[in-house]
Amino acid sequence: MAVTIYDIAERAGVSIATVSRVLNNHRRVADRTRRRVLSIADDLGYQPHASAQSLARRQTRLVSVVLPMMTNYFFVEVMRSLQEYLAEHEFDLLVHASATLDGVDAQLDRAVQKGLSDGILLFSTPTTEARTQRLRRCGRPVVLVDCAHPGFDSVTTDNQAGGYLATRCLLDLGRRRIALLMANPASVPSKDRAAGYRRALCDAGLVADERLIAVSTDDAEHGYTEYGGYVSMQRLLAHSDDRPDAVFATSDVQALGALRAIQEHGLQVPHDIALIGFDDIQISRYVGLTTLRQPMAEIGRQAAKLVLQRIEAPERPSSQTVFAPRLIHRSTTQTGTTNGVGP
Amino acid sequence: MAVTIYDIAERAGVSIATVSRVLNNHRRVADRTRRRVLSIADDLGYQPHASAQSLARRQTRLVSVVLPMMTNYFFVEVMRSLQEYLAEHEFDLLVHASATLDGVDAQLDRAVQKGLSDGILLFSTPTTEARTQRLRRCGRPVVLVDCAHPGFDSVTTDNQAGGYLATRCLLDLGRRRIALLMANPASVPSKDRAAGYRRALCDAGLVADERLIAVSTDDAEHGYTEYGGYVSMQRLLAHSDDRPDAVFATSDVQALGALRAIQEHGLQVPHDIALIGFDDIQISRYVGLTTLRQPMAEIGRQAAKLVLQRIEAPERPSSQTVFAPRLIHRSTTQTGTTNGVGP
DNA sequence: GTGAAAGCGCTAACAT
DNA sequence: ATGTTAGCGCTTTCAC
Repeated sequence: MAVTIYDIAERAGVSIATVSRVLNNHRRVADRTRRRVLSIADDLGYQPHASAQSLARRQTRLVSVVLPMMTNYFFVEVMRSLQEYLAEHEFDLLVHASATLDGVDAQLDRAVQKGLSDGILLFSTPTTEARTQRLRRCGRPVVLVDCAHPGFDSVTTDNQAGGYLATRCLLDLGRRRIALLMANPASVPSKDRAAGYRRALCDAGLVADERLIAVSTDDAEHGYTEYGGYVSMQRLLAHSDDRPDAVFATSDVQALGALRAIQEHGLQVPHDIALIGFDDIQISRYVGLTTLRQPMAEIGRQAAKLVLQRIEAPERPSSQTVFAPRLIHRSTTQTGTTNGVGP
Repeated sequence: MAVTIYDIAERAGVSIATVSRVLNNHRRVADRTRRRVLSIADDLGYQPHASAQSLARRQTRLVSVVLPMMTNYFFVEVMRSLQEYLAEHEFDLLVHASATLDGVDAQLDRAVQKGLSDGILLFSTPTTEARTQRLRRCGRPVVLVDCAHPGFDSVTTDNQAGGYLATRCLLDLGRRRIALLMANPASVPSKDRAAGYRRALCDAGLVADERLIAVSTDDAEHGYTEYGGYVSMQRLLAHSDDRPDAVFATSDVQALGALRAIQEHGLQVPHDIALIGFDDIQISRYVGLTTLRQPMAEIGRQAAKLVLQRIEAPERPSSQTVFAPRLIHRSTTQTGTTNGVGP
């Protein structure tokens, strides 16, 4: 069996209570005793038993993140900074990923298990009544990331503003037939970005042409896929008489698919069709894709900060953090720029 | 306080032992009792307390993965399939990532904490004596992924074979001045891939020209970076009199950087310089990069299977699983192929 | 400053 | 078939 505080107590000739006090840095321990206990613990290679500590302290120092589609640069990058912040504060990260949206509920079920983690980070999942009920009932701090719901902490990007900026940029280029490539209808970020698109058109005195709006038919990853964008774009290019002169895709991967379709049609980007994506994933820099960058590191950090705060003080009023996306100009909107040298 | 088996026991008029038996599906419980307990548990919305169960059962049903650089498509993809397999078996995944190699040891320290997880997956980390000592001493199942050490289970790709195939392919293209872009010297996979490169040259009756071998000067991500590849390639292209006619990079990201450098020099790929990477990350398909695909899903699945097996039967002899990489031909080695339509 | 003892919520002998 | 009881390894009153 591994070494416990009983072993240390015995060797040091003190009670386990004293050992525990020393190990937890309580004041009111004789300096001499403290040193002896510490030295013995070190000799024995003592390690506290995580489960036992969790049970006694009623906290696990674990945080769960529940997310659909793990294979997504945006999520990975957010998780990276998240975990970094958590580690700095001696918390560990539990990952419950799934491939489908139904899968999310299964993963959520696991994550809300009593005594497993101290807080939950739910990524990019439509906040249905059923889900929020379950989140509330689990009685633990919850922070929503890339989605929102009143009464929960959340950290998001201003998707509507992003959609607006993208469309505005294309309008400034003189484009008037601006297509919109949306993800699945269920995806909230996609809808918000679309709303920004419509608003920008409206502000410019234009009205959205519904024939220029395509919804991803790919069920995988909520429609945020290369293939989804490819198919959507092909559909838009089918009637060569009234094709778009610009495209705003609600994600970079979709934009990449659109780019492929455009090139296959022998059209030039940005000359014939200008293109803007959303996210600023790694590939985009190489491809030279103009896009709206989401501040992923900040999002992760803020989300982590919020759960930890709420674990400390559960009753704080909930807060919504909204980050502004930033337009990154690259070669799919301006000529004369080489790929791969953008910011 | 949350509902415990005591609450259920009281309501059902039985002892906690019986409740526990029912909940754990022990036979030898009256069907009537079983149903009553189950129904009450359901009414009360009972959830077992994870920490308490872990302490009593001496197992957490958690598996730790320790990895350098989380932001890496290869790792993420492996983790995805890993976590999928674990979830199927009711295990959860703890992620201990770090940015630097020193960071790995810190994360390892956390992961080996007693009573935290039932097994450890160590990714892509040089197996120094100090590390293997610590892994052994933690007395828990350990599986090495993308690295190996006798006495531990491991699952890897045959890197040397990959390097051989890549170089062989370039030789078959008629290239003779084949450059090699390595990652940091400390990276074992990179060295193994380089060994395959040398062997292929040797088998072809050629001898490696050391001036055509560049080592990544980028410390980040063990040198597996776009920038590292870019700088290495620039160095090789500096003397235009004896420049290479082909390049094998030990990773796709490095190859991407090399591609950028080549293009900036006004050279044509593959006409002037053919290029092969390693990994087959997502971008590669879009860019049309020829590469050696690692079977990431299989790697993750196998690694997960191995830990779980060893958690069940700790004394099984250790095994090494080696997957063969597969050469994916795309446009950086053959003309007439459009980007983005490769396999 | 230190010790005794009562949990934390659950499992698993051992009884009956 | 069910109950009693002793842990699992630690924290934390409450005494002294």
